[in-house]
Amino acid sequence: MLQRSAQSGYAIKSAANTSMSFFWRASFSQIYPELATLERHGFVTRHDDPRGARVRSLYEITASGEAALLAWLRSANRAPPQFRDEGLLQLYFADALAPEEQLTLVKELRERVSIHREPISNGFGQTDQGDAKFPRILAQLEADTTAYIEQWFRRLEASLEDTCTAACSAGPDSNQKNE
Amino acid sequence: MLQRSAQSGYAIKSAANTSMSFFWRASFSQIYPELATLERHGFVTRHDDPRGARVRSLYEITASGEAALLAWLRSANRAPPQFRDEGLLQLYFADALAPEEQLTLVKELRERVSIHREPISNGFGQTDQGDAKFPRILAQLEADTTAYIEQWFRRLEASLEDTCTAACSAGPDSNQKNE
DNA sequence: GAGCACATGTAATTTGTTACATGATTCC
DNA sequence: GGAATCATGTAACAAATTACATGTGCTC
Repeated sequence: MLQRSAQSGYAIKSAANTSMSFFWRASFSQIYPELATLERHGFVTRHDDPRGARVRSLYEITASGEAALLAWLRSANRAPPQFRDEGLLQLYFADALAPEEQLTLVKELRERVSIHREPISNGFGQTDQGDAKFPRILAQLEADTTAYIEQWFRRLEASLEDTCTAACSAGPDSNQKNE
Repeated sequence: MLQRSAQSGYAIKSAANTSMSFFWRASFSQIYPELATLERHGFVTRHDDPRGARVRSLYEITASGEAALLAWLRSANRAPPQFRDEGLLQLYFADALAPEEQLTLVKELRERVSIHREPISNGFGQTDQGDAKFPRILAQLEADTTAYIEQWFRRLEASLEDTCTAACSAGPDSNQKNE
């Protein structure tokens, strides 16, 4: 993120809260120690840039930091994606619930997805919005998958409302597969 | 899981490895201590059920355990879903790469999704497969979303291959939104 | 002058992974 | 006989969250 513009730890956290939160999260207690570590390793430099009496540290990426960033971008040694969702875990065991309660759960999970579909900002200033292409692509991926899942849940809801005759137990989307 | 059938810690891990891995993961070092804790709290009972000389502990859910399970299934106090994907994080910063490298990354990420689309088993025995409806629904959700994301990446790949003229920078799916 | 956003960190705790250990059974 | 699967745990480590602490600047 420092490669795009020099920033404070607070600004990094703000960006992580908004544009990146779909696929990566970070807290202050991760960011500040990490910036200190990066500085020790020479990947970033820090200098004071107070706003009035309020202290502020601006960090900038170094040449060695840029090299490390590019090496990471090119490496295929990624950690496998992790997805963890207590709501889906509940749904997995929803056979133990009465049909009305099952429907309530599905409705709640669907609404939760809609709430997640808020206006997306890219976490950088207006000036950076134009030249960075991939943050916008990722925002689109989030919007599209979220919309898809919402529709999926809508169909599941409808199929559960039909008190489930013989054919409807395999999930709502099985009849419109793309192959 | 014990509510569906009495099981060993190992069997729970096997199920978690397959059918549930899309939205929840657990390791032996979480499962075994947790079973002990549940037993201390009276939610499950343990009895020895060796296979030959090989020791095995079978756990069964108690009435109090069933009550706790139902209370959890009905509670809306779920932890917010967490998604963490180093691949998407790389893509987010892919503006720093050359166009050919960007395309390579997108290809790798798309292929990774396909690999994930393996035949799905529900993690329970054949006998339980029939009566449990929601595990099948969740498996369908996984298959459908995975297929959707794969197609999304395919379109992104195509749009990046077109050397990106003016209009193609907002993501490949923006022209077929559902609203 | 109240409330919110900006700003920075540490400490404690919780959670999760990886490595370490061991051994029996079953199937090819 | 060898490999894969079944089976159970502990210890060490790594990662992440939550709580704790503090204070300024800006806007309504």
